Amino acid sequence: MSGKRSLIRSGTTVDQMVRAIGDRIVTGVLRPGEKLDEASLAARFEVSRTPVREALGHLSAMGLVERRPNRGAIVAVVTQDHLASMFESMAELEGICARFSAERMTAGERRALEAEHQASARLVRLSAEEDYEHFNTEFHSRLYRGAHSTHIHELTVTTRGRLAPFRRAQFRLAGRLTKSWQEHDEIVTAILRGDGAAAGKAARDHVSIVSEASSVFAAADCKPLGRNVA
Amino acid sequence: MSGKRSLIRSGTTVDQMVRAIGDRIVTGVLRPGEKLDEASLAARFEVSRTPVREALGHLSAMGLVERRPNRGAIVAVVTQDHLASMFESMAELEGICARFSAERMTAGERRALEAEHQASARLVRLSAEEDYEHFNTEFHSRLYRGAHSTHIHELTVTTRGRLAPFRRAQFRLAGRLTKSWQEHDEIVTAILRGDGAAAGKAARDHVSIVSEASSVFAAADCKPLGRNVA
DNA sequence: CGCTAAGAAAGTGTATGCAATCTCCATGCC
DNA sequence: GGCATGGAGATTGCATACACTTTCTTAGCG
Repeated sequence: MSGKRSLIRSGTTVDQMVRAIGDRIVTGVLRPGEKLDEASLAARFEVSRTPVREALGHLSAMGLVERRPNRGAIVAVVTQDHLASMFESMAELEGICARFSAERMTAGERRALEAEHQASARLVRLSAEEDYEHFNTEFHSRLYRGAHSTHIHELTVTTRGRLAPFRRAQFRLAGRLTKSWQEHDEIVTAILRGDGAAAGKAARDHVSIVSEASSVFAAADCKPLGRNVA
Repeated sequence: MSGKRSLIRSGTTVDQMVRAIGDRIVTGVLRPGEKLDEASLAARFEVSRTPVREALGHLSAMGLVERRPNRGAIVAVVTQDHLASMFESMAELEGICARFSAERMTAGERRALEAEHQASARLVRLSAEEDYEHFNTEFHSRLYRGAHSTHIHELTVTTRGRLAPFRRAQFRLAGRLTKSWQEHDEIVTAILRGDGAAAGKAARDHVSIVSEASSVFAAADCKPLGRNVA
């Protein structure tokens, strides 16, 4: 799109760069290991190198790109091991959030969680994948907030964001919605019981299953990913 | 430029700025909420605004400063709640690392952990606080590495770094060394037994205790944070 | 023919200048 | 007298220019 950049307007130029480059990375337009030339990117988006540099800094902090001093930046190479490690962390973090939620959620939060969860059963029956995905995000967010721990919340949201590119295929799997709901149900039940240990375990298992599905996808998707890194 | 900056040499200018400004924040020279003027900082360190800006970006990603678009940066305000939340996260993360270590450490890693731990007993007897602090860092690093999970390792190291400013006083407390060693001993024993649950609990408790000591200090230190340090 | 080394090209890191935005204060109006 | 509005100063955001580092090429030597 060689058009002027008023089309992408919103926020500062740096934010636009972060989103633009970040999107290209997570969608696979820019492949792992690919060199990110500041001048080229600047020309590509019709801005100067300054905001590009800053954006690369942000992306580096987000773990999407790697920066070597004086040697430029490349799209972060996520090995199968590291990906597994991230899912593992995610499972643990979700487990912690669920456990804390079971112990700390207010009555109102519990009510809302239960209500939303029950409402989502309808989406499952309708196989409304889009809507369920949206609900799913909100469901997990409730768990993160319910933990009443700002830092755990941060860690979890960040990790979840970093995993986003590798989750997009999970709902393609047949029967995923029903299974997901059942797992949610187990978590909710445990939380309402105030059983932290059970909630934690259920949440960990929930992520683990998603992880397996996604890993398969990632493996199939990443392999042909060109000549690994040259 | 007047004076040459070969005096501060080491790494890139940005890294120096990150360290310099970061140090001033964690040592209290720059107080929470204080405005961080780019021009002033640049003048203060005799560099241009560019590396200062980039450094502020890094520090923002590290959570040490907050940045408002077009409105400058301020030293991050860490509330007592958020601090507690960070320690809580740290306890959980350490717990996970210890649990995984118990389950995954290689024979060599276990040997090394045990050996170093036993060696550190000498430092306790000598009350060699400096040396023990150094060993302590290494001890925990072993646990993080022993978890064999790169992302957990990352999360843990990052969180530990963010907490660093609030831990400095912990060893001033009398008898802290002996207590620390005993807690380490419990963790090591559990790991060598391969008892993940026990190792995790011991590690969580270990951090919790440090947390209480540090929180007390933080509370006492932050309030009157007048012009000490200057 | 292979290896070392010097130089050129490319690219990152830093400095400076300009434009846009925000803050604050003063002036005018209600 | 209080509040809104406009403008000047200050500060951030972006662009451009320069310096230093790395790397690839090529010429010279063993």
